[in-house]
Amino acid sequence: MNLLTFSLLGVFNVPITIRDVAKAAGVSITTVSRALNGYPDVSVETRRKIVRIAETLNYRPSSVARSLVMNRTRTIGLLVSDLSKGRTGHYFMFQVLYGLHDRLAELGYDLILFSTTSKRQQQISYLDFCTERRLDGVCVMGIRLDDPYIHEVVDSSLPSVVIDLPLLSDTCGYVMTDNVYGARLAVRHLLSRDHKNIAFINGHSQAAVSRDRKRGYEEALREADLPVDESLQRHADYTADGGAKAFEDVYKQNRSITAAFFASDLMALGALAWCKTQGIAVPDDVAFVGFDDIELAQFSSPPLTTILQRRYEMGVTAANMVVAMTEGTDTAQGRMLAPELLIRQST
Amino acid sequence: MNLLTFSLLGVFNVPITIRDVAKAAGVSITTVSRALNGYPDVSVETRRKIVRIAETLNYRPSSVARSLVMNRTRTIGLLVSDLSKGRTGHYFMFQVLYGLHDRLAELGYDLILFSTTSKRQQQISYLDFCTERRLDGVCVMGIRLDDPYIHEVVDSSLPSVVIDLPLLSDTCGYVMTDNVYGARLAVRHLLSRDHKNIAFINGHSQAAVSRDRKRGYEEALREADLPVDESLQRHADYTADGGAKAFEDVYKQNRSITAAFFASDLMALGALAWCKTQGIAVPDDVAFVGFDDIELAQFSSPPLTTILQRRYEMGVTAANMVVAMTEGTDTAQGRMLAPELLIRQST
DNA sequence: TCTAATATCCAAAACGTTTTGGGAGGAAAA
DNA sequence: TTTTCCTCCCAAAACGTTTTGGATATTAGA
Repeated sequence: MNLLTFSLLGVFNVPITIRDVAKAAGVSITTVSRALNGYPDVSVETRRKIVRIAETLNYRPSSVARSLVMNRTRTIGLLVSDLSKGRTGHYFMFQVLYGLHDRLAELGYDLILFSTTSKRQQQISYLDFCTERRLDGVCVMGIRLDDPYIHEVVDSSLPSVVIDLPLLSDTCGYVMTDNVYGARLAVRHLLSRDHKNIAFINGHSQAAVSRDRKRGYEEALREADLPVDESLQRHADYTADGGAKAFEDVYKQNRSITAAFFASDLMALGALAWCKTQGIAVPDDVAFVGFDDIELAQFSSPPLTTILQRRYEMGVTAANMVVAMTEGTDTAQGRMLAPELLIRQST
Repeated sequence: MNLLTFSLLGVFNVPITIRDVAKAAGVSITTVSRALNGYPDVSVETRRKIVRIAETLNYRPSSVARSLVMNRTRTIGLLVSDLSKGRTGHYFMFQVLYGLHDRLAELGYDLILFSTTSKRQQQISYLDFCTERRLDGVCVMGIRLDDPYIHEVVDSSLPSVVIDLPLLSDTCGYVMTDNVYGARLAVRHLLSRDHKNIAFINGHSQAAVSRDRKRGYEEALREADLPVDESLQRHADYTADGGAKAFEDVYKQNRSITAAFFASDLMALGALAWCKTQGIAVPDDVAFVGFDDIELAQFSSPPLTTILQRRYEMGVTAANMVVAMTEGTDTAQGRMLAPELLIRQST
């Protein structure tokens, strides 16, 4: 009997079920379930016997059966918007993902990935995907302000947390860096170095973070009673290439600038490379401040002054929030994480 | 009735079941199932009616119930080994992840993430996780040769694909770049530029890719009848910092070197930054070749000559392989992807 | 007209759990 | 002695699907 079971497992890969354990222990499946789940109405010896047998049979309860009956999957979806855009944003997203996954695992939840760009998601909406998989909650990352489906998630009764977009409802919280403050930190730092003509290379305008960073940039200038000159600002796309092109443009149009604030390190590093080719010295001719603190920022030459975003903690916070909402221990809320100025040699 | 259903859905978030559809259409749940799944034994009018009602009720079949009865989840696990190590490897892993996810979605599979370092995985083994979730297959990435649990996955009957580690069994395939060839390309290129003393900064020795790249480096030297000098080789950890330190060491010990081959772009970029601080000119004093072609490689100064790895395609290939094994349409096999030499200005 | 074939449908079982609502037996309380 | 109360256990229902094995009309063939 035992031999049969084992050989079945080995050859046909049929997993051991609770029934097998019950049979081997000579008890009902009810008792096995209650014994393994720590209910008090099981005698000590019975419980020990069941646990031992479950271990020797290597019994693993099917989470899919459990999900069905308990009506919750202990699974959180991560909706990544521009997973397919390929290159940009990885530096940011990977660490958020890591924090999110780490904390979710700690809380006993699994993470399932889906993106807006995959062929499947173009036929079935985000929300439909979530209900089909009976997800307990969802985190959204990299979404744009003009995404047509974003409100479907926000308005649904499924607990959700949006990263880098301040959307708040009964069932939808958010977590983001205080980008206004971060941009102010950057520009104030440049002002303290006596720069007056400060260019701003922003990311694409359909990101909430872009708007906030622009606001911070302008507020810092106004604080110092300096004019806000739109001709010193450019929109790029958060890529190194785009940053280089945008900086080239603003620099050629306006030779009086002595500093530039970039809405991402990647764009700053791209511009830095361009400066090298043109013989423009950083920070002597023009000072650079980036945003994000990606790993390579400290290894550029000169090392890049930048605004640190706590990416890992954003993920952890998102995990905590979505689980709290799922379990009903807390309501939806927005959370701002403080950025930090890292002064290196590009200023 | 319809109104009641809708309000229940809205307020209590109780998903519509097949029973609701059946009741609304006045047929049995069997017929609903068969109608929606395209079986032929449903009349045209009945099918149309059912489809219409399913749509208006916004019915989404529960994939967990379906998984239970069909005994397959259409879910693939991605086991990432050093997700928690934080920084290194993202540049590589994110794109593999993207290719994997993209192709899996196309094939109708979902991707669930788990890592060896999360607290949960330290109590329950990889394989136990897979059987609990009843995964149909698993891909493994970033694992080290000395990982104690790797054979648990390889030897199990669960279809698996390992990335960057040539492990082959009945149920375990692999996909990797031809690292030996890639390293040979790199070193041959340096040799063609008349370099004779070529340093090699490798990653940690417990990665299969490190061993292969070392082999390619040495083979290329032997091809050119040059001696293999162990004192020109160093092991680092694939980080920018480690690359810089290792290069500093080998350079100071051996001033005669005129070129260096790095087992990753990140290490090369770290060393490049160190060279700047020391006034060492690249490529005039020493030529650099990296490995990977991460985005920033083209934006360093000078832009980095490197070996391109087809990361996205590795993910796509892994997806194809694991699904083929899962569905029994193909057996386990190993696949090597060809790398490519990108000549830029660091050589 | 009767039979055979076909088209259309359905009841019930099954998947592997958890949970509900007891039941049996023994000990304590009356 | 009877009643009450634990302690320990279990049968059955439920979760939402798919699939099996017919059943019932309807149509075609004889």
